[in-house]
Amino acid sequence: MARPREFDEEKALDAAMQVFWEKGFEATSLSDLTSRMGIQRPSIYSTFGDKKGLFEAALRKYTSSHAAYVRNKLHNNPSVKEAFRAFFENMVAEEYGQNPNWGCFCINSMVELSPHDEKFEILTREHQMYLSVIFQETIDRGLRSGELDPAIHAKSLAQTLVISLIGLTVIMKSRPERSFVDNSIKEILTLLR
Amino acid sequence: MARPREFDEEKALDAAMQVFWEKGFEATSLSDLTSRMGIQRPSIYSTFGDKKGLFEAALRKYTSSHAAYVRNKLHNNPSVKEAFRAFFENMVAEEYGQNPNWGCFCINSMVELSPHDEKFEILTREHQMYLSVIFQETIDRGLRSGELDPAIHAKSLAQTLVISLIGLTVIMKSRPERSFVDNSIKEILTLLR
DNA sequence: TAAATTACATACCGATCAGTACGTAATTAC
DNA sequence: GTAATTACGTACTGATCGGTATGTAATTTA
Repeated sequence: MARPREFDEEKALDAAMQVFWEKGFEATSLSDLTSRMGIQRPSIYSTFGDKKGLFEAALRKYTSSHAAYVRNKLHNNPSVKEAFRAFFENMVAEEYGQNPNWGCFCINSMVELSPHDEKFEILTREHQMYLSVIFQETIDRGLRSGELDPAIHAKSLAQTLVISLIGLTVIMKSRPERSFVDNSIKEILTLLR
Repeated sequence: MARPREFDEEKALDAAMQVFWEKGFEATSLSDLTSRMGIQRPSIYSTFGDKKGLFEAALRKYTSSHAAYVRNKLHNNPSVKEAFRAFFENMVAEEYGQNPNWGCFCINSMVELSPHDEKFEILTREHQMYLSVIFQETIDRGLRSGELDPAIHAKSLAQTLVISLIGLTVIMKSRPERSFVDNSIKEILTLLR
């Protein structure tokens, strides 16, 4: 390596992730990216390939950190029911708070790109599958400890909770009355009987 | 009116709806639209305003026909449990069939546009609210007939089913194993006890 | 110090974007 | 028949798109 990079690759990727997360792939221009990443066009292309390569790198960064966040949230609570309740309620509170975020980057990408690009179909699918595994591990823990009804089918329930998570995340983009999502969460949590 | 239109406005709008449904707003170009609608650029602008106006007209056409479809599906089945089961299973079967469609145009728009455009935030929200009313009416029917457990809270359950519908529709964009959605539907339908 | 290598910034590329000016064709009103 | 009005097709606009050629600065190797 001759001349060293002057910019922090991780910081630049993080900035790109935020832009793509907020605006999506198509609506984000190279000018948006250069200004927010603080680097010039050729630096993007030499480091990340092309626009789609940068998007993929940003999405991978998101999914790995999101998975770690979810795993942590669920594992660090001794009560399984309480863990899921806190997880869902916290998600809603953040979205209805003063600094609403942009939903889930992976879900946005699933809707925008997966039907048209197999690479993203696989990438987004695998993240959802991974989330369902985390959910299932948590449910299994509740079954072993006796907190949950042994009649529960851990895998099916975990998959259902992933689908509920997606549904909640998406409908909040239209900002329905908060009671709508609150009611639904209560209803969904009854499955953790 | 002097010279009459040579093209069928409804047919043209229908074609526009299909393109937007398939590709989304940003990824659809005016050239895509003119070629699929079979008319020239100035005809689009004189009839529908601009690109976003055409998109809005297409989305409104979609939501009204989709609402009618859902209402019909649920009202025409004497059994409420069976109506919802058939509704969800049919949706999955269509998506996994030989001619997969493009999910739900309204959900796509909710993800792509609602966070950035209040007009579409309202439009998509109202459609989801309308769906939840249709669901609730159906559940109420089951409560009156005695088919459903009187302990059911119709409104909350209806809202939960809307969220499940959204989650199922979105996750199918990543084409998970069919068992994933099949398991979830079984689990969700247990709420209709 | 010289050669090789990598990074940087500027300035550009052809292509395509959404949107429109304009001339001509068709129809109505009188 | 003539004027007015609306629709259509062509061809164009300036702006922006994603991507790159090129020249120069910085660093390593020898």
